[in-house]
Amino acid sequence: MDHPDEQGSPAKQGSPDEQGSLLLQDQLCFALYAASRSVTTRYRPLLEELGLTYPQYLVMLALWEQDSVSVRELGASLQLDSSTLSPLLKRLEAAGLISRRRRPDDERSVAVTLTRAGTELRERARSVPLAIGQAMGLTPEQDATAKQLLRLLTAHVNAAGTDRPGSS
Amino acid sequence: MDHPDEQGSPAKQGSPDEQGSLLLQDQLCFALYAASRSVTTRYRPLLEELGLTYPQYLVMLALWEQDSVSVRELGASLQLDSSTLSPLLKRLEAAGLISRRRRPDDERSVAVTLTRAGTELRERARSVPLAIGQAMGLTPEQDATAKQLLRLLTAHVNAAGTDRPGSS
DNA sequence: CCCGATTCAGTTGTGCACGATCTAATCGCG
DNA sequence: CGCGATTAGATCGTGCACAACTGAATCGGG
Repeated sequence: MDHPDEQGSPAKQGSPDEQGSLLLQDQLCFALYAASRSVTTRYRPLLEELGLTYPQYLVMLALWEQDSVSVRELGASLQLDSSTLSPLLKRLEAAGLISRRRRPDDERSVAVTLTRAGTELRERARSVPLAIGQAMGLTPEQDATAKQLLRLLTAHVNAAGTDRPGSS
Repeated sequence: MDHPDEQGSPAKQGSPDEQGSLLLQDQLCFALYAASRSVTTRYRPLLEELGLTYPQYLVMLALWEQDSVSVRELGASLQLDSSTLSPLLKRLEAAGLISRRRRPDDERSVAVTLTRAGTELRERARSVPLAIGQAMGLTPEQDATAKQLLRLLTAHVNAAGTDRPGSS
């Protein structure tokens, strides 16, 4: 029976409170940064077969969930702003997966819509999450715990960064 | 707002339905990606006072831990390769924080060394991890759990990616 | 009806990431 | 000793991220 200890916990004695440490390996931020890059690298060959990059894949996930949304709504889902999304969407449009047109009722807004090819790509993408899940090798409980902690962390960090105006 | 089964399904084993889901919010990879960007964004204003970007800060952490290492060794610590580190180090050198010179005993290798300014910057950086730790708002237990899970995940993913299927 | 403020998407500039490729130095084996 | 293989670092091209800015469309108050 495997224990999640295979990386080994090399007895970090002497540092009960790592919060103020300047050691690279003590930093949660570095674990996060390294994990995120590892995962996107692992996705790369799978997504290459679909002609997508990793952020493009996330955009497609959002569109498969809800089609015909504005750039702004996409940005809210993915926590990205237009300066990242605009060129990305332009590439997806060039690839024939989406189309963009101004909303008749509000010309400021651009509706992002799946093309037939974009809709059909979903079937080919179905196997991707499972393959990644297996590569991650976490138990369902660990997976759920990780997601929960990451969401909690993100919520806290965003709340701290989005300094509430009006209350001091 | 209609958000489907987020944590409503108690059946975790037996039917890992979430593992094969294409819903954005079910994806651990997205939680990871969003958390990582949130954290670096939170770091930005703090590091700006030190004249560092987030990856530059990680390089400095590594150097404060062990000075005078090769580009390759830095890359091993940070899991970055020379195509990322070379320009980054060039900017740190231009900022006067490090110096680079070829090793006399092996002219292929470049020793990265802290300058006086680079060494002294450490004191100004001492308060950064604690400030971030507070913004993350995790208990020490949650922090430790998150680090453990992220390291485990990274190890698995890297092992799966490095895996050369020498089928014979 | 006009004008200032706001909203939305896009553009620009800087700095990562990373695959592919290059060059030079070093190693290894006959 | 010679020469192919390996290693270290740098360079190039593509594609994110994100701050700062532009410009058009819309809204709101007088």
